[in-house]
Amino acid sequence: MEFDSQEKPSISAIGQPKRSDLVAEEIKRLITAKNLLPGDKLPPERELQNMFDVSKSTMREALKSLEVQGLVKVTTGPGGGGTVIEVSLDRTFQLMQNYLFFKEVRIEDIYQVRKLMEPELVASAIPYLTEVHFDALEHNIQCCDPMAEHVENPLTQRQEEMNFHDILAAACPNSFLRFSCEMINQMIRQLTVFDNKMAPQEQAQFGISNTKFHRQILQAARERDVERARTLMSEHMNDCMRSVTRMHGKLKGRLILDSEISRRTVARSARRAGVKKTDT
Amino acid sequence: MEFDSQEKPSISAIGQPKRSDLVAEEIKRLITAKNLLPGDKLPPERELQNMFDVSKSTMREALKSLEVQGLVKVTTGPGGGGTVIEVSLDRTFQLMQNYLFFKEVRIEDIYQVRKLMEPELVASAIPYLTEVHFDALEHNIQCCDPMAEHVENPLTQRQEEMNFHDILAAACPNSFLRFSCEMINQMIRQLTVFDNKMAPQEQAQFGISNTKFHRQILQAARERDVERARTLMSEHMNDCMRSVTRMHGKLKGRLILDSEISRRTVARSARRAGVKKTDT
DNA sequence: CAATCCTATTTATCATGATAAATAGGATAA
DNA sequence: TTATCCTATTTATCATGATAAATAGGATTG
Repeated sequence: MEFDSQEKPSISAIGQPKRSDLVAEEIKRLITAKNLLPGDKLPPERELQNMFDVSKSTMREALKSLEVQGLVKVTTGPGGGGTVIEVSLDRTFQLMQNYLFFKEVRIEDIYQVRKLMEPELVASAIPYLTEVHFDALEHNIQCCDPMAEHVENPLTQRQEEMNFHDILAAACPNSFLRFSCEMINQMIRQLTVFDNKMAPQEQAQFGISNTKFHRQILQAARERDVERARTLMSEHMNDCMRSVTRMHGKLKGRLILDSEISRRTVARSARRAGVKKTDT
Repeated sequence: MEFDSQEKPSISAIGQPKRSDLVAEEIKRLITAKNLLPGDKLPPERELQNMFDVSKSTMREALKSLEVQGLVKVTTGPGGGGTVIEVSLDRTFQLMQNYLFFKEVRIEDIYQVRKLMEPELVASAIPYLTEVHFDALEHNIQCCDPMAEHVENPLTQRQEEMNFHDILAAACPNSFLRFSCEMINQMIRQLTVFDNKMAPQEQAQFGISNTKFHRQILQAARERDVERARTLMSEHMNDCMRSVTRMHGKLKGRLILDSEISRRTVARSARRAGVKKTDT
């Protein structure tokens, strides 16, 4: 049995990639090579099996991989099978949360970054704001106004306030800055739900202050006064940070589950108001 | 057959989640509920099948999902099966790239954000820099110095220069700021490889300028002069942006494949120098 | 003791096929 | 025409089992 040395165990000992992963990669290559766009269909399962010469189960795992990555949606029925879809922000957020799950992220940490981004965001968004945006912002402010009689759940109000920032983000021409801010907004929304330790009175105070800032920012935006908007946003962030630090919220501690992602009313309400992303 | 109305098609017509996804979620809940840490093992496949009362294939797809999300590693052999692992930065980066694949991200867009973050990063890192960091930074500068005789491939040099910033990031106590900067560094590294349209002469000029800035920043860091470091970094970023804008790099256009992620020599070289992350 | 071999465990992949469920599109009925 | 039903297509899930490959740990050997 000295022939054993003929084998190739040490070569693959580095840990060879799985067939299903290789196939998933191949399909990714196909997507880029054939320039498939969201909505375009992949061949049906059976064909893919033949195409890559793998068994049904391996093919299914490959498709599962693409599905989990948010790149492909699989449907049943005639004309079913894999369809290329645009990776959603929510899915990306969720996957990022998986990473941050193992880190110690405090709300102050997020705000240290947010303080840098939001002023820049509003500054770059202002030239692209239209009446539609102004209406949406105006409407949002009225929804959030704690002075109005419809005093809702303060947590709902906090959530709604974030929409103000998402509406602004939607108008930002820099897709990466927009993405970063949207991500942060979503994180804060999450924290607001799960880790809010504010006293009711503080909540009210916080709401009043936010509304005031939002009004001023909207005013500056209407006047296309970029620098004033930037300054106001900066103050707004500092103010938020002061209030919010008292929550001592930490993101750490739980994985975000798929079923919870629907919590995101933000983008929807902005879209309802007819707000479209400003794309370059 | 009027009993058909008894069925529940419209309820599930919203699109019911797949069994494998539900199982994957359940396992996530298990991980949080039982507070499983990286290294802890899941029960073997067979047991999981029984535990959730699903077939082998469904269970495999569930595990695949967790594997793709980077939360679980599956090994063969005795004591094999699923192991909880900490989601890696690379995996997260890759998943984020999937999102940005469908956006139009220009290198200028990234720099608009980077300009905000890096000065803050170096400022917050400085109090936590140790001799180990200084050595690593020093070593990195020498590696990159285009004045030295070992004139390497300019692209390799660009890549190596990014390590300077990763070393700084490693010392930042704010895990979210660190994460954001590491992400940006990785994106730039990627762009440097795939979209570099700089003339050799420009490359050289760029290298000299970078080295100069890095030296000055290191000097300021050694002297714990936070504000000077911040200013220098800001200038450095502006300088980079000017040079780099000429590349007209766009991130859009290709999905990042798993097999390409190994390109990340950065963290490794920092780790080699004994640099550990500054955790809160 | 150290190096090597053996073996039991466990996943990876393949093969095959059956039933259930979703659905697009055509056929049919009001 | 419109609403309903039917059917063929295609995935979802289950069931079962076989072979291959990796490997931890014990047994054997030098």
